[in-house]
Amino acid sequence: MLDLSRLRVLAAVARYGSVTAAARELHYSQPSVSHHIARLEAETGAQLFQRVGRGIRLTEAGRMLADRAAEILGRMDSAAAELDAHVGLSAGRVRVATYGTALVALLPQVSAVFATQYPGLRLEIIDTHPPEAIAMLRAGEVDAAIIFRYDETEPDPEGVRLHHLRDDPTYLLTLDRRGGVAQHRDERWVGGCDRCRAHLVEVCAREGFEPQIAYSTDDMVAIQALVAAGMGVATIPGLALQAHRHPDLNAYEIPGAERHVYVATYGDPPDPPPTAALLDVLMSLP
Amino acid sequence: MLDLSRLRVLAAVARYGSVTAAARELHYSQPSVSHHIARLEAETGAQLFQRVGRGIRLTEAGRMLADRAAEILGRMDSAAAELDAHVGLSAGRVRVATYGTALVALLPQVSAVFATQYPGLRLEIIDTHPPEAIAMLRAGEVDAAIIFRYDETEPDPEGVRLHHLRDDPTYLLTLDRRGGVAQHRDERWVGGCDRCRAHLVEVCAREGFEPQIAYSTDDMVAIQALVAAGMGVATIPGLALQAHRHPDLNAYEIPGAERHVYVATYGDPPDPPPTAALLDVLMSLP
DNA sequence: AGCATTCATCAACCGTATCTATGGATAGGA
DNA sequence: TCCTATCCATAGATACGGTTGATGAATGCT
Repeated sequence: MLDLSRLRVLAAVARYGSVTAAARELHYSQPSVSHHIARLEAETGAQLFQRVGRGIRLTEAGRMLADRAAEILGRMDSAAAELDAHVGLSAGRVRVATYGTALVALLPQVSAVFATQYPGLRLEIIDTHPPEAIAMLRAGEVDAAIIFRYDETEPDPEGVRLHHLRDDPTYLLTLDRRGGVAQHRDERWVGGCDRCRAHLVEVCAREGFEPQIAYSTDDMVAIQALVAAGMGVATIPGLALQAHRHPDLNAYEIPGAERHVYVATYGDPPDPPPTAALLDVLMSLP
Repeated sequence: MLDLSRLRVLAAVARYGSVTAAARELHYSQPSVSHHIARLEAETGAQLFQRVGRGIRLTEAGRMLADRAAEILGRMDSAAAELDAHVGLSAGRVRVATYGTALVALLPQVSAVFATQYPGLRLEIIDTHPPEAIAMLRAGEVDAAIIFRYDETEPDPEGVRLHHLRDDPTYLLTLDRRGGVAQHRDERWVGGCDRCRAHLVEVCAREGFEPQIAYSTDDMVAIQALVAAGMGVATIPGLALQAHRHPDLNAYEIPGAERHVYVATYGDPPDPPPTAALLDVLMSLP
C-alpha cells in the first residue's frame, strides 16, 4: 500500500515543481526527497515524473496521485485537529444516565458549569432508574450513571466503578407537626418508585408497622401535592426537596435512612477525559 | 503528524473490538498491535481506548479517530486503484497537437485503435501548425505533437525529441496530363499554409522560375476544387490526397519534395505510458 | 481450582530512512 | 567556447523505529 510520508513528499514536489525546493520546504535533504520519489515510483510501478534536462515534470499519473495525496493529507490534518480538540475537551460529548431526582437537582448545575468551562463538550442526559442505568453503562450506551442505594453494605455492581457523591437524607413529609415515622403508622402513605417503596416498607418495619400505601408516584411535585391535599404522609429525598418545596408541608429528616448517591463509570482507570470532567464537576457541587 | 500504519492498526482494532483479532487480520503479532496503539495514544496525547478487564473499548475520541482513519484508508485505496488504472492504461489521457492534414488522415485511425485497445484512455486532439505545436509541447499543454518539415537537415527543435513517422511525398495537382513542375511555370498556382507556400517557391526556384500564386488556402477540399475549376495548378501532400481526392484531377509526385513527418515528445526517455502508447499506435499505422 | 484467553512489557534483530559526500548533466554567463 | 552554478541521482554510514518471540499479570469460563 501507499506510504504516507512518500505521498507528502510527492505533494510537496508537485507543489513546488522541484525536488530541491520541496526538500527545503520539508526540511529534508535533497537526496532524501529524490530517493522518496524514486521509491514511490518503484513501489507503484507508475511513472510519476518525467526527467527533463536538470528539472522534472509531473506526468498525468503523477498529477493525479499528487492531487489525491494533497486531499488525503488535508483530511489527515483535520483529523489531527479534531483529535486535539477532544484532548483539550473543546469537543466531544459525555452521556450520563441518571434518576429523576438527581436530574432536576444536580444536572442543571452541571450543565451550567460545562457551558462556561468546557464549551463544545456536549452533555447528554438520559432519565433512567439505577438498575437500567447500570445496564446502559455496561452496554456502552452511556459514559457514566448517577445511581443511589439505601444499603451501602450491599455489594457493588459488577464491572463498574462507584464514586461516592453524597449522602441524601430522606425526609418525612407531613401536613402537621408530628416528626416521627411511628406517629403516622395508621395514616395513608404515598409511595415512590419500586425501590423507594421497598425502602419505605423496611423503615416502617423497623418501627414495627406496615405502611398502608394508597398511591405511588415518582413525581416529586405530585407527591407533595397529594400530601398537602391531606391524602396522607410521604417520604421524599432531600435532593427532591431542594428542587421543589411545597410551602404548607413540614419535613423531618428520618435518621438512618440516607440514600447513598454514586457516580458509576465503566472500565479501568483512568476514565476518558470527558467522563473525568463530568466526575470532577459532580464532585465539586455544593 | 499521524502515522498511516498506526491509523490502519487503529481502524482494525476498532472494527474487531480486540487487539488479538486485529493482529490476526493484519498479519501482525499481537504485541505489535498493542505497541502500535500505545504509541498512537502517546503521540497524540489522547486516550483512544479504555482497558476494561481483559478487553478494550473505544473512547469517544478513539471512535472519532477510527472513523476518520477508515475514511482516509478508503481514499488511499481508491487512489491506488486509480493509479493502477493509469499504469494499465485503462485510464488517463493523451493530448496531441497536430496539423490539419495529419489530423484528418491519421488521427481517426489512431482514435479507432485506442477505442478498442485502450478503452478509458482519452485522446485529445488540437489542430495547430507545427511551430505552435512545438511551443505547446514545451509548455506542457500537450503530450505529443505531430509536425512536418521539408528540410530534414535543419536542426531539430530544442528540448523535444523527434520520432520519424513517415515521409509524405508532395504531388502536383493538374487538370491536364502534364506532370512536370516546370511545364506549369506560366500558370497560376494555389498555395497552402505559410511554410508550404515557402516550400513551393523553393521547388519552383529549383526549376528556374517564380510561381504566380493566385490564392492560398489550407483546405485540401478547396484547393482541389479550385484546380478542378481551372483556376490553376497546386501542390498537395500525399496524406491530403489520401483523405480526399477530386476525381477530375491528375496527381504527379514531385521528386525530392517530401514532407518529413515526425512525432515530437517532451522530456527524457522513457515517455509516460500514455504517450508511449500513442507513439506505438502512430508508428504501426500503414 | 485449573485452564485458556487477552493485553502489556522486555530484549534482540532487522529493515529502512536519513544524512554527507560525490558524480553526471544541463542552463546561463563571460 | 569554456566556466560555473544549479539540479537531480547514486553510494555508503549511521541511527531510529518496527517486528518478533518470550514472558508476565489479570480476567473469565469450565
